[in-house]
Amino acid sequence: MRLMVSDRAVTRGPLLRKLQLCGPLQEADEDILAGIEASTRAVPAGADLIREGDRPEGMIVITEGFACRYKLRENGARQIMAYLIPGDVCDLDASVVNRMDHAVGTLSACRMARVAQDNGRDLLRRPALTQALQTAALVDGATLREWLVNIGRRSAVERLAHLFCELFVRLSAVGLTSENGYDLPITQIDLADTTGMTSVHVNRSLGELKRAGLIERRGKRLTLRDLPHLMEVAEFRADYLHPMDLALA
Amino acid sequence: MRLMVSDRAVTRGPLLRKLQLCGPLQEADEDILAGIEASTRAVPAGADLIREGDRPEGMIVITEGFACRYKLRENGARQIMAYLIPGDVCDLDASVVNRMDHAVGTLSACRMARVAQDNGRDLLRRPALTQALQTAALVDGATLREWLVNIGRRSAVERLAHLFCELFVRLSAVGLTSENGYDLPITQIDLADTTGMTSVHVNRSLGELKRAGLIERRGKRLTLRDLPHLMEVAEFRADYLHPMDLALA
DNA sequence: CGTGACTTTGAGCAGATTCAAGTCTTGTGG
DNA sequence: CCACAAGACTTGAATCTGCTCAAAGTCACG
Repeated sequence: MRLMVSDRAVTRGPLLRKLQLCGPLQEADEDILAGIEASTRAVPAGADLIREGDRPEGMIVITEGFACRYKLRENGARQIMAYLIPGDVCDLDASVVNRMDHAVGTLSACRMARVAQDNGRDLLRRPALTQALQTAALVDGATLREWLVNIGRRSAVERLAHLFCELFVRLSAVGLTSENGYDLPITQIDLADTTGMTSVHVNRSLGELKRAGLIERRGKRLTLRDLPHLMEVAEFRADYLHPMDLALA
Repeated sequence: MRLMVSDRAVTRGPLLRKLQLCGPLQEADEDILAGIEASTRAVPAGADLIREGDRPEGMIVITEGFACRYKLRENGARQIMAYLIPGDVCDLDASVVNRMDHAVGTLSACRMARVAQDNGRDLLRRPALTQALQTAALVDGATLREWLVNIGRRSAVERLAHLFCELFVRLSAVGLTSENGYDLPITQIDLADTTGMTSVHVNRSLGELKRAGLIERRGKRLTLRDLPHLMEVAEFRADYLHPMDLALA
């Protein structure tokens, strides 16, 4: 029995980990989630999962890699509006939405599971799951608001610092950080389209953070050399990311 | 009978008007909404309705004036994250949220109704109302995403143009526009905190729009002198604001 | 080991900010 | 109904942050 629990813990995927933080689940709920994560498919980097104007079908769960919500302007400029990282659920609203006002695409190679419309409805028939998903959506909304502040009222360096802090917290929640760092499998162009800057300026600002001894990047690995100081620079307060703090249990 | 219907139409307030656009309501639903709007109280400009960190109680409906969601940085910089205009409902999530991650305050003198927690739950017991409120929340989310694009990827002039187009559509929906214009009872400082700029730069950019013959402002009244051209400048597509388009009926 | 995508760096420029002063509005009390 | 005060708007000049354009360097992958 002990072993089984331990076994469960070891193999639990990001979706399960994340939703457990969003509310208390029953064992049956957890089995459902584990089932969803069991069958994933690979998607290459730079692929669109949903295009603007589509009618979404069912719900998508990311289990590996980075995806994003984004919009394009006519001149080709892109604004990324959210990162979808392992454990994140996309388009829970599928059942209500007629037409996507934005696209969803991968930033790196990903693994994902699709939950068909009907199975999705089954999920929503389980109160604890519904509650957890709703809480997760609440956190997504709070994150979007924080991004608006980030772009609207912070300097280039501060924006990057804030983003890196946010990702550290989010990735920690699903066990994807180690030793003050994590894999950030995206380009400086992606960072630019996230923070409303140019890739050139992202490059210089990253240089500043590096020279200040706050971060280090080798390959895809990002190390936060001085997290407390980085958080101070970014004026980062993690409250908005904590489901149990934000939402009632 | 005809007269009654007409009477109903004449006196219907912004809340009712807005939610009717968000989904088909029964007569009983409409009576409930009309009841909510019947007793409002006045709030002066610059007052906080909800403070960051508060546990929200019930739900707020704006019936007159402009309010907003906002956050402050430690240095005093403010970022406005949403406008609440007549008919808008604030903190529908009240029943789930433990702690507000942002504040809500008035930009102009307002009239508003508060719906207590319990009465709010009564609302949610009516499926058509729940559905309409959910659709309204969906539009709010889409609007927030559009604002991120606005600040992240549009120039100063484009940002203002886009905001003015958005407000024209939203105010039209509740009958608050006339002759290509509307009352915009907020300061250039508020516009700056909305668009991520300085009030000085807002002033100069407004001048540009005025010189281009696109807008005119006298007192609180804003006139859109050439809406088609303004929409073109802003690359404005109203899709994201149309509930019936965005959400399934 | 070559090719394409990404990163890095430089130089010049443009958009936006800051600071500051002056003007206009608006609301209030006398 | 006027005068005043406070806040909001306008404008100029100097500065700075971030952008554009361009070229060279690096890395990963076939």
